[in-house]
Amino acid sequence: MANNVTIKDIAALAGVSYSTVSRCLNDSPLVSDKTKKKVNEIAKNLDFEFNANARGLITSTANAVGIVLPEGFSQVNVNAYHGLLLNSLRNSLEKRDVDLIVTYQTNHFTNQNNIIRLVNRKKIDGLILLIEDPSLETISFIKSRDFPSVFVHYPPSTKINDFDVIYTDHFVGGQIVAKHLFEKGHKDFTVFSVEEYHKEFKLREEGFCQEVYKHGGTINNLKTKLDYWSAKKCCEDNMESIKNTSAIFGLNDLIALGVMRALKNENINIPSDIAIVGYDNSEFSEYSNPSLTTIHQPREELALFSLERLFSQINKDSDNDNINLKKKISIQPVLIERDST
Amino acid sequence: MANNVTIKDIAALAGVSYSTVSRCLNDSPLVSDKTKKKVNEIAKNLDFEFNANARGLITSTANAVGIVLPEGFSQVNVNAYHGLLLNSLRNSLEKRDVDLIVTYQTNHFTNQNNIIRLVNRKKIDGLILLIEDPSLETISFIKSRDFPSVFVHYPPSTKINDFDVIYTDHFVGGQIVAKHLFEKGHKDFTVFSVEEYHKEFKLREEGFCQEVYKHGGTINNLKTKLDYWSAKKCCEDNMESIKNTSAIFGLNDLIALGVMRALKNENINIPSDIAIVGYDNSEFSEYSNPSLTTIHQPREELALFSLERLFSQINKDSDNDNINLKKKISIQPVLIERDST
DNA sequence: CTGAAAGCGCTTACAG
DNA sequence: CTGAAAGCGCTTACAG
Repeated sequence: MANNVTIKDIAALAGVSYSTVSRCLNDSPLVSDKTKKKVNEIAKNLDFEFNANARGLITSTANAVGIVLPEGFSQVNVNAYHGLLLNSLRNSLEKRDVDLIVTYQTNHFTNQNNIIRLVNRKKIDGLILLIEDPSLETISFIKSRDFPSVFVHYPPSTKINDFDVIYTDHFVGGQIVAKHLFEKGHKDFTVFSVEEYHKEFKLREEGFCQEVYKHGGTINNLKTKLDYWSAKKCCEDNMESIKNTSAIFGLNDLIALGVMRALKNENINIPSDIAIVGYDNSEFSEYSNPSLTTIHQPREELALFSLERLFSQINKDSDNDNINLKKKISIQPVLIERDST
Repeated sequence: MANNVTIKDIAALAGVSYSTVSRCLNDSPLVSDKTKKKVNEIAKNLDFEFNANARGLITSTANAVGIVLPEGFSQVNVNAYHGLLLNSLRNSLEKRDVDLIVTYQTNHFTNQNNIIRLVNRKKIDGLILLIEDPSLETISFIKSRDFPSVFVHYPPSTKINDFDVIYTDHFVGGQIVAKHLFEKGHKDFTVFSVEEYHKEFKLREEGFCQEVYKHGGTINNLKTKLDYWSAKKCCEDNMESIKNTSAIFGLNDLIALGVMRALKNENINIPSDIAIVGYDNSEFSEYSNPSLTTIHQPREELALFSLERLFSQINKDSDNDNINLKKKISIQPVLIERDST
C-alpha cells in the first residue's frame, strides 16, 4: 500500500484550501493559530510528509548534501575514516533534517564526473569533498557555479586555493612528535617517510624534521611504501643505520607497527633501546605490544566545522561578511602517549 | 552562475517541441533518428541533466536507495565494515545510475524514524538495512507499504521472517573453525563467547560447538565483553582452565587478539602450545605475531547480491515469479589459514 | 487570515 | 514521427 497523502487530502479533511495547508505545515505567520492547529493535527495523524520532489522542484533545493569519498589510497585508513566521519556528520545533518548522499568523484562505468551530474540534476545543495586531489574539471565546475563546497581532511593545495578547507595541521603534528621525543631525551632519529607523494605525509615529515634540526638533532631518513609489510622490510633492510638512532617516527600507525615488528624480531627493546611514534591513532595502535604512542586527529571536530561552514555557504549567512573570503581552518592534532616512548 | 538549462532551452535550440526533446533524451522509439541525433548533441554540449525533482515528481521514483547503518555496537567492526560495504555497493549503483543515501534508523534529535521519513518523502526507491534489530515500527511500516527492502549481513531473526535477507552463514563459519582445528589434531577447546546477545556470535558458537561435540571434543566455555582488553583480562583470569585445552576460538578477531596478547605474556607459544582462531578477517588480523588464522566473510558478494535482489524488487521482475517469495540467501564464509594454527 | 492561480521541469496519453 | 495539453505536488505572489 502506497501512502500518497498530499496536502490536497489534508485540505479536504480540514475544510480549507491546500494553499492554507501548505502555509500551516510550513508554519507561516499568515495563518491563524486555530486552523494551524487543526491542520497540523490532521497531518500528524496521517503521517504526512511533503513530497520532496515537488518541494524541491518549486524551491530549487534538495535538502541533501553530497560527500565525495576518495578512491582509497590506503584501504585501511580510508575505510576506517569513512565510518568515523559519517558518524560525526550524522548529528549535524539530522539536526538540520538534511540527507547525505555518498559518492565518488568519477563514475566507474561511464567515467563521467559524479559531482557534476549530482549538481546539475539538483540532487544536492552542497558538497563535502574528502579527496586529496580533485580533478581540474571538478574544481572549475564548482568554481564556475559558485557551488557550496568544503574540502575536508586533506591539507589545502594550491589547486584549491579559493575554497574552504578544514584539515588537521600535519606540520604541527610532526613538530609535536619531535618535541615529545626530545623531552624523552632523544637526539638521533630515524624517520620512515613515504615513497608516494601525499601532502599530509610530506607535512608531517617537514614539521618533524624542522623541529629536530632546530634543536640540533640528526635524522636518518628512510623511504618505504605505505603498508605494513613494506615498512617491516624497509626496517629489516636498514637495521644498522637504525640502530645508530634512538627513536623512530613512522609517518602513520601502519608503518610504525610494521617497523615495530621488525625491531622486535631483532630483540630490540621498545622503548628502552629504541622509542617509536606513529600517526593517526588508528584503532589498533592501542593493541600493539607495547602500545603505540601516536598522534590523534580530532575527526569529530573536523566534521562539525565543515558542516557549519558548508551550511553558512548554503544559507548565504551574509550577516557575517566572512562568507566571501574562503577559509583555511586547521585543527591542532594531539599527542597520545603510550608505552612505545 | 547557475546552470539551468531545461528541455525547453534545448527545444528552442533544436527547433522542436519540448515533448520531443524529452522523448529523444529518454531514447524513445517514437522519434526519428535524425532529430534524436540533433537533440542529443545539443544536450550534450550544454551538459544537460534532467532535473531530478521534476522527473521524480512525475515518475514517482527517486533514483536513489537508502542504506540504514547500525548505531554501532562495536565501533571498530562497524566502521571498518561500512567502508567496505559502501565500496562494494558502489559499482553496482553507478552502473545503474542510482544514488545512495546513508541514514540511521532513528533521528538523534527528533527521535523520529528516518526510514519512514525518507520513504514518505519519496526520497528513495528501496532500502538496504544493515541493522541487527529493526524496530517494530520499521518492520510494520515496510511491510504495510510493501516497500522494496533487503536486510544485509545480520542473520535473519523471526522478526524479519518475510523479508529478503542476505548474510554469511555464521553457523557454518563456526563449523569450519572446528574442522580446521580437528585437522590440526586438537580435541580440547576453549571458546571465548560474548556476554551480550548477538545472533551472529551465537551462531558462530553453536556451529563450532556442534562440530566439536560431534567428534567427541571438549569445550571450555568462557564469556567476555566484546573488546580487546576485556578479552585479554578474561584470558588472564582463566589461564589455568585454558592451559588444559590446546586450541582457542575467539568469536571475532578483536577477542582473539586480546587473548593472544595474554597468552604471550605468559610465554605460551602460539601455535605450538595453544592454537588460536579469530573471525572476521579484519585488516589487522594479518599483522599480529603470529598472524591470525581467521574466517573471511565475502562482503563484496553480499553487497552485490543484496542490490540485485533489491532492484529485482524495485523493478518488479515478475518474469521470474520468485520475486514474491522472500529469500534468505546465505553466503559461505572461508577460512584464512595463517600462523596462529 | 484565506483562496484561486500560476508555475517549477518534466512525462505521457491523445490527436494528428 | 511530432506537438499541444494535462498533470505530478508543491510554493508563493496576488487579490480579497
